[in-house]
Amino acid sequence: MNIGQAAKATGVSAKMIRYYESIGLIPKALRSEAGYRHYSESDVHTLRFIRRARDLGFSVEQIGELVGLWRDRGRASADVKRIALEHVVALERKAAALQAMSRTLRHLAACCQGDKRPDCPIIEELAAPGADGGEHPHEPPRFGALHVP
Amino acid sequence: MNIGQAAKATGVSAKMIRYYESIGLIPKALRSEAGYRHYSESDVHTLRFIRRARDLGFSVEQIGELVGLWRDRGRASADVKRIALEHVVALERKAAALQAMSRTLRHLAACCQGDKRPDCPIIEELAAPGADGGEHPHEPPRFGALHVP
DNA sequence: CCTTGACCTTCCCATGATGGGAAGACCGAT
DNA sequence: ATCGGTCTTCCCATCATGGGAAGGTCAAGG
Repeated sequence: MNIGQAAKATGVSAKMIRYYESIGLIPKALRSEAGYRHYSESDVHTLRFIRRARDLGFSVEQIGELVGLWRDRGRASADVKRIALEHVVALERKAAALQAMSRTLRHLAACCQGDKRPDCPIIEELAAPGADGGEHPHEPPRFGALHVP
Repeated sequence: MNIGQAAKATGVSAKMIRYYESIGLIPKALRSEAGYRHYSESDVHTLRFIRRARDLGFSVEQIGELVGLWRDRGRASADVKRIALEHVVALERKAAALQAMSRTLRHLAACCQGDKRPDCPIIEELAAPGADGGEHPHEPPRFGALHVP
C-alpha cells in the first residue's frame, strides 16, 4: 500500500505520516525500488491507533508512550491509566480556562446594548483600570498550549 | 518610560511589545537618541488593554479590531458585541471539544484496573477497530487552534 | 512507444504567540 | 573608568499541520 492509500485508510494525511516517520514516532517505512513508501496492514493499524489518540488530544510525545505500551505485552495498565488521567487533568484545566473566558465575555456582552451607540461595557472592561486591586504581578495563569484539532 | 518599565507596568513582556509593534498592532514607539523605545502613559494604557484582551483569549487580529473600535469614538457597540460573541462561540466550541475528549478518557480510565496487568480498555479503545461504523471519511472536527495563555 | 494524469519524493516555508539567547551598544552609579 | 543592568537587533525553537515547487514514477490509453 502506498502512502496515499494508507492516508485514506487511516485518516492521517500523507504529510503527517511522513512527519511521524521523520520524528521517529513510527519506524521508517519500507521502500519500493523507486523509493515509494510501502505500508502493511500492521502499519495501517498503528496509524489508526495514532489518529485515535490524536483525536483524544494526546500530544505526539504522549502518543509515543502509548504506542510503546500498546506494543509492550508486559505493560502495566497503571502506566496507561496514569498517562490518560494526566491528560484528563490537562484537558479539564484548559476547558475550565476557556469557559472562564467565555463566561466573562458573555456577562459583558449581555450588558452591551449592541446598537449604534458607542457605549459598551466590553470595551470599558478592557480599557478600564477598573478596580484592579493588585492585578499587578500578573502571574499569568499557566496552562500549556493546546491545539484543538 | 523604557520598554522594560512598560512591560512591568502592563504585564506584557518586552519581547511581545516589540512583536506587537513589528506586526503593526501598536504604532512604532518613539525612540531616544540612542534608539531606546519610549512609552507614554497612553501607550501603557493601550498595552494594558491589549493584555486584558489576550487574557480573554482574543487573537491578535481581533485585538487589532478591538483597539480600533476603542479609539473610534463613533463606534457602534454592536460591532464590539459581535466580535465578543463570535469569540464566545469559538471559546465554547473549543471547551466542548476538550470536554468531550476528557469525558471519553475518563470513562475509559474508570474501566481500567490500573494495576500491573496489561489489560487496559484505554489501549483497547485506541487499538480497536471497534464498531467503527463509518468512522471513515474522518471529517476531522474543525476547530481553530488555541493557545490558552 | 509515448503521452497524460495521478501519484510519489524531498525540500522549504508558513502558521500563532511566545520565549531563549547571542552580540553589541548604552546608561547610571560608584 | 568600570560594572551591572538594560536596551537594541537578529536568529532560532516551539507544536502539529498544511501549502507548494521541482522533479521522479507508474498505469492506462492512444
